[in-house]
Amino acid sequence: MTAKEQSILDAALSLFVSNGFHGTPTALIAQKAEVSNGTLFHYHKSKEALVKTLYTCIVTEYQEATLDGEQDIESIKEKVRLLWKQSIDWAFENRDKYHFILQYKYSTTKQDKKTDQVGNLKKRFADITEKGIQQKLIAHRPDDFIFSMFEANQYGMMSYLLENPVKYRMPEFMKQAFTWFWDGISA
Amino acid sequence: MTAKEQSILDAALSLFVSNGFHGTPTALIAQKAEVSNGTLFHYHKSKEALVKTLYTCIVTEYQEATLDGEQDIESIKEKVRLLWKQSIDWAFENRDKYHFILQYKYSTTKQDKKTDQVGNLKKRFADITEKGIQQKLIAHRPDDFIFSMFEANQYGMMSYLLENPVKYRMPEFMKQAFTWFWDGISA
DNA sequence: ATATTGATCGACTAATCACTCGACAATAAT
DNA sequence: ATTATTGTCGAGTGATTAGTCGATCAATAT
Repeated sequence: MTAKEQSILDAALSLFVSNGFHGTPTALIAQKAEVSNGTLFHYHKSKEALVKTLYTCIVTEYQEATLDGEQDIESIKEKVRLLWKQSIDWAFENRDKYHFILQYKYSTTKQDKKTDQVGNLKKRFADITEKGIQQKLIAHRPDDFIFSMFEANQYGMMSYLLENPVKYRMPEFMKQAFTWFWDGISA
Repeated sequence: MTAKEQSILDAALSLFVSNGFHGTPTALIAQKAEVSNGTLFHYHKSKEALVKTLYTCIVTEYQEATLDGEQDIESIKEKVRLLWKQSIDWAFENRDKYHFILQYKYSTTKQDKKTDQVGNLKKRFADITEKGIQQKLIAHRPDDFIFSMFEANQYGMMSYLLENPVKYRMPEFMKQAFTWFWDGISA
């Protein structure tokens, strides 16, 4: 990806988060990215395509950050702890991107088959969950229910942490928060 | 509220949920509401104002539905159960409205001091939580953290139930889901 | 009866915006 | 050296749209 290409995505993210998709003219994105109007459309065939590309990039980054290093861990509980921690860390350190994901999720662009980009994380999580259930560590529940609760927990944690950022730096608080989550899904 | 006024709000909700705020021209709202363009602006001084009014109406309805009858119950646990159930029931039965709330929450209309309409429910919930903590029923945690977890749980439940609507009609599943939530916040 | 008020209409406008296009530059391929 | 390809520009355009305006109409008050 060229520097200009990246610069367009950066500008778009920042403007989308503060003004919304439709509140952000492509001309403004180009301007902020220090690129001409035409260049923007050289890289993205439409505004819609730009939004989608941005979403895909961000979700991919999120999933990689969340899954990073999971393979190196044996214990199911520690795997879950890692995913839980990393998903919150990423969202906390990349608020704009996290905000954008939610914004996109609940936006509705005409007849858009929101490609379920979350598939990868969901799949790996399901594997872990299943193994956990076999080992009688995790309660016997549908994979996707547990995954919903995982996402919900991140959602709630973020909503709280953004109001009380200081708590993020309190290991005891964070540790306890995970314990709650784990107790919730464990057998 | 006159019939036309209501009709405008209904049309707006339906169109917003399927096309987004900015994807919905005011002219289309007026058309669907079977009202002239001028009439729409007679009732709402701007599109922005219309969106805000709609949001306020919906959040108020949500809170009233969720809080309904809470005063008549003594037990803290049963109060929480009622709120938990009613908040999910309402969201499940009013998907468009629930979707709109999230859509609005993560939309960003320029320099908009998102008036924290949730205040009422949050306040009553905090009262209950506090009493629960005193009675050693609920774990000793900040009010707003528990409330975040309450909202997060609803978020997760909805995300799961919308994919698996049949589960909503299984009392055992729903009962267990509440138990999970309660175990999570109880002492 | 008359006046006042508010509801309703829909054509109109001024502005905005997504996207195009043709030109030019830089780089790569032959 | 010549051609092809790709990147870059920004002025221009056609379509869209939020919001206005002046005109009726209905209802109520005086």
